[in-house]
Amino acid sequence: MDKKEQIIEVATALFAEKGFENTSISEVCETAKVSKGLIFHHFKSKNGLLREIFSRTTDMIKKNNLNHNDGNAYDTISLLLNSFFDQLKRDKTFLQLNVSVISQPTTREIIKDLVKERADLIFRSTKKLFDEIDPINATAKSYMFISELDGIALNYLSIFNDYPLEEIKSLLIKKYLHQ
Amino acid sequence: MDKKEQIIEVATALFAEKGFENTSISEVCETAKVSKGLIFHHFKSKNGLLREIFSRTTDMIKKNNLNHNDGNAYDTISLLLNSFFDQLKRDKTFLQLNVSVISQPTTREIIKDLVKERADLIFRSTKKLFDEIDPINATAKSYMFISELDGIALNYLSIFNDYPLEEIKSLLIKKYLHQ
Amino acid sequence: MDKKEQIIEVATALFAEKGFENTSISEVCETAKVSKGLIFHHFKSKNGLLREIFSRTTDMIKKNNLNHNDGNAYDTISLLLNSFFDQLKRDKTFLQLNVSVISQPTTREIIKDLVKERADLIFRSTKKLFDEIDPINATAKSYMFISELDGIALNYLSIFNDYPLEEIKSLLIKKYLHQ
Amino acid sequence: MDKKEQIIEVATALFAEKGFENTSISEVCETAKVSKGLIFHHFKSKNGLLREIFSRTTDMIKKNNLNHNDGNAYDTISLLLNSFFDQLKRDKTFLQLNVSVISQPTTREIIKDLVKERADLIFRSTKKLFDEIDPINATAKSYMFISELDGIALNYLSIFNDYPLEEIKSLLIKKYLHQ
DNA sequence: GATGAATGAGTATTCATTCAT
DNA sequence: GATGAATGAATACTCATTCAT
Repeated sequence: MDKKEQIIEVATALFAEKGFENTSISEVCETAKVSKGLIFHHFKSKNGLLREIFSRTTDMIKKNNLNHNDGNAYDTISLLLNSFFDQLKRDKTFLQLNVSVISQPTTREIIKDLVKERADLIFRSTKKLFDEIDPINATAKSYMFISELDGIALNYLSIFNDYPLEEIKSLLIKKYLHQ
Repeated sequence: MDKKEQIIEVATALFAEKGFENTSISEVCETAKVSKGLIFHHFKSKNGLLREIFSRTTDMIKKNNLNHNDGNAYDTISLLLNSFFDQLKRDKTFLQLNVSVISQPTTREIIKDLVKERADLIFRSTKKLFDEIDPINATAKSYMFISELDGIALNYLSIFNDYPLEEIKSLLIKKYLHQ
Repeated sequence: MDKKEQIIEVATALFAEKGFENTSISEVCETAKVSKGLIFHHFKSKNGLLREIFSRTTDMIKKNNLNHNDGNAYDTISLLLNSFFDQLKRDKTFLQLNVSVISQPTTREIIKDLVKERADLIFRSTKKLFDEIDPINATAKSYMFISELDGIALNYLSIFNDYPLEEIKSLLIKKYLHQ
Repeated sequence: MDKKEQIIEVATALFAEKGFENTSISEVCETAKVSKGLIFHHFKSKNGLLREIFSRTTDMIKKNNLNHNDGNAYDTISLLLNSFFDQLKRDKTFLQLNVSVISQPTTREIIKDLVKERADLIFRSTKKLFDEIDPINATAKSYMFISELDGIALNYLSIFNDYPLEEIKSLLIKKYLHQ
């Protein structure tokens, strides 16, 4: 019954489904069954709501994907790849929201600093893994690894209807785990 | 002096810079110095204008990137990689337009069929190359190759401010040309 | 000071005077001294506003014309004819609005169901009167009675400049009350 | 292949179906397969086109309904009633166009003079009939007769879905021919 | 915290009309 | 007679935001 959480939940779903720019505050209100005023009371502006959602997603990424500190690098990469491909199949629209918000100039501007924060976070924890495996070229390899995952997500979610996710996963596992 | 071309040129620039949804027809008119009516006379709707622009970009891709039929597969990949990284540095906002239009649900819906057409085109010509090199797993490898390029573009254009493009290029060249 | 009522009042007057299709929302706003948004906040669309107005008119007809349950049929018809001809002289433009809205295909479509509801209402209460007088052919006679009144309204309001309303009224009284 | 006639034919059908205000010149052009310029070449304006159509309808009424000069008054009324009810069933949308154009303030203004001309014409030829039958009250009776027919048309075309046209016709025949 | 009436600038789109060819 | 590119004013409608309650 926490109305603030309810707003965030509904807004996330709607932004994901229809895009940020094409979801009106009115629609969020009707779906979440709250008044217009309340949204501005809690988030100050529509942009504020987006920022809150984006921040929370970063928090979730932290919790889910970057906490595998215990095992060695190979085990961690293995876990990471598995959770990545799992989420890809599970949270399609939600991930699409992240891509679209980041790639569109206007929305990107709104969350600029949050994007940088998240990107740094992801880069650093990836770099740690590759440093452990082989310090030579670890920076470029880390960027390459992140790019590969993002590219896979983009192609799977927005471009191809028959993207062979399983085969791609095998390819990646072979590449990073069976050298 | 062809006003239709002028509209397309201006609209492409504005859509790229500010995003499709955040560019108003009025703005296109003022910049292109034509009347509002003329846009609808030529393109029927704002969506129609986007479709025309997207189509033309596909045509350009055809002409520029997929015409290297003469040499062997390795030469072609080499040319392709070079032209890809060149364009990435040159046409930043323009490529960003393509990513954002494809990844946002609303705009994606408008050009759904054109995305599929372009994706098929790119996949087929990539697959031809990989088939020539090694028919085993050529399909998955093709998808992987395309995903890598798209991921690089996405990371370079929208996520990292200090993306090491040259090192990534070297990595790719090593991977695909010096096996 | 109730702005919603104010909008309805102004819109009714303007629609009557210039026709629904030729009255712009802007004009209604300026005249009623409210913002554009408020009309859509209250009525959802220009069509919604028309429907509200049409509905209210039906309510008014109910109250004014169909409440003569007490006397016998002849008394009721007498009252009804008197109030009909009175209103015809008093509310010219307002009645014209009703005729024009009903007879034009586009506006008619908007209020289709409300027209049927009103027509049924008027028919049933007319039929009750004619049934009381003489059940033979009461249905056809009721339709004829209604048609006569509507035809008189149409001719008086929109066709003839010198329509002899008083003589017509005498003719009707003679026909229906002095048989 | 006379393009002017083709325009008139198409415009009449479209105006009847969708109303004058809701039919755009563009639509007339596309349907009639002529250019925009040609309509303005022939009719000077959209209003001019409406006037031409209205005029021609008056001409048609003259030819069809008012030429029964030969028989006596009763025969003429009989013919007139028959042709009226026939047309009512045949040319529904076309007659609706006439009612809607006359009853809506804006369109009425455009053809004001033509409406008067037609109304006078119809009144005079009706009056001639009633004068022949009984000069007392012939004026009011003529207006009443015209009002009855118009009211029947209005109710049949725009108000009731189950208007009993045949019974109404019988009622009228009994009233005017079997006194 | 919570409501919803009210605003006003902004949006895509329509449309009668003109005019050079 | 005939075309269709071009105009610009007008239209219904949207929407983030404010504010009194």
